[in-house]
Amino acid sequence: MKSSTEPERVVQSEFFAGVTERDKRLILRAAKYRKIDAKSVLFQGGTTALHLFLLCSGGAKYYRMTRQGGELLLRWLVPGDIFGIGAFVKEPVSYIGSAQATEDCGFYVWAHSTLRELAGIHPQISDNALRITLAYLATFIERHASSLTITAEQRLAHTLLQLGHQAGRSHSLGAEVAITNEELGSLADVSQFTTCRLLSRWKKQGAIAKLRGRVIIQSPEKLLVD
Amino acid sequence: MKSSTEPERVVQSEFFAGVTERDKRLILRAAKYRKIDAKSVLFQGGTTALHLFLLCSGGAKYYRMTRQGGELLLRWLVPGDIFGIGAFVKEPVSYIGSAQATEDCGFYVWAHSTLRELAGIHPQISDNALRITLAYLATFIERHASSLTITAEQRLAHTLLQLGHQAGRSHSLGAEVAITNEELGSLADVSQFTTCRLLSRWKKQGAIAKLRGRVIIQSPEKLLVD
DNA sequence: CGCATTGTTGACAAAGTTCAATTTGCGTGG
DNA sequence: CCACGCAAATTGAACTTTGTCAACAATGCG
Repeated sequence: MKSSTEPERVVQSEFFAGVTERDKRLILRAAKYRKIDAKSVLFQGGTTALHLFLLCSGGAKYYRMTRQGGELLLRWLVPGDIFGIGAFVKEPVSYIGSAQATEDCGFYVWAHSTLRELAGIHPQISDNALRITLAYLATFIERHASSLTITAEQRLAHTLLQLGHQAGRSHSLGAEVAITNEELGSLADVSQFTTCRLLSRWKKQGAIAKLRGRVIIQSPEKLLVD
Repeated sequence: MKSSTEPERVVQSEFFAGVTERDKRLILRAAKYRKIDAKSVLFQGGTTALHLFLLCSGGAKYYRMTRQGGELLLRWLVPGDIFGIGAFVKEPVSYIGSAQATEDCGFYVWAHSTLRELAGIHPQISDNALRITLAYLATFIERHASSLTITAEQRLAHTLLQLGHQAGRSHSLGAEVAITNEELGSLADVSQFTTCRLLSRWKKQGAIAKLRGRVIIQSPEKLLVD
């Protein structure tokens, strides 16, 4: 398990791929640094994307409301992730989803106009934005395909393992992920009830440990069923 | 129903949004024009994206193979659509899916290196590529959400109506879409059997007419159930 | 300590999928 | 031009994985 620190994840962000250290500093200096509390909403889906965000510390969820009032999680944001990519284009489009902090967060923000200037000077970041968006698209297509072809159990296991990699904090017993059953289930497209049942079984088998609002992955190999 | 001709759809492509007529011509001149027969495969998903395509005439499908050997349709490509957007980034990534002509096609192709030069000269097309990719992402997220929240019938109706708009050819009885039940079902995430049953019902109700390999939408309003 | 949030469990329902068997339509080649 | 053969469409019946609902328990924050 590669356990990089949060500041490391920021400078190693895909957003800065191929950018010199000097330019990174210039780009970051053009941003504003902000802190928000857990549960704060950064923006609502459907509103105009006027800002690009780079998460530095903490965690957030990217989600959409369903017609029935539930929330469908689109992505579990971790330090180094950018979101609000719609702010990159000349005529801003809408945010696709809403973003809400799941923990206290620190992040950089660029306003649309600032970003356009930067993109003119450092075309590489435009390139990176497109590459990241394509990766988001590929991830989502994979997720959709999974929901049609594999079982709830396989999906949940994959999702949990991936979260362990991305968002896992090192812990004496394994990788700890701060997420509720319901959120985890939503990310895997599994109901909270099925999620609960599967987690219980894995706990009984010693693969994971459960605390309220967090999962500790003890034996990842026990989750691989493929 | 806006029934634009195929050449119109090409020059009005989102890919050229905000580009002067003069520059459009320069960009198109840098491409090669190619023709292929129905059923030809343009590229396979997973291979390196070395070319960007702009469909001019005919039709194609963008799809992924599932582990079980079926094909999951990702998008029904129509004249004016670009695909192979991975060829836009500096270090090319993989095609997310495969593309296959469903009819005889004409299209423009740009090689990666050519495209990079053009993007340097006309930054607007990079911007357009990002905007289009974001739109693809939004569409896909919407589709995924639909598959979790609305019924097969509603999904199929939406998909069919949208296809009528995008890919509908004017016909004495209504808009004609050249697609099989199985393909239509795959686009809506509905099995071919359910698709067949729903289409039969709609036919009985006079909403559509069916021919082998094509659907004619006679009364779109009869499909709106919301 | 109290209360909201999160988690747990069982019984039940149902929308679609799957499978198998046919039928129909259409291009093609003799 | 007709007959052949494949691809597409049809239909019925049985099945099954998950989701839904309701009621309750436990956790931990303030």
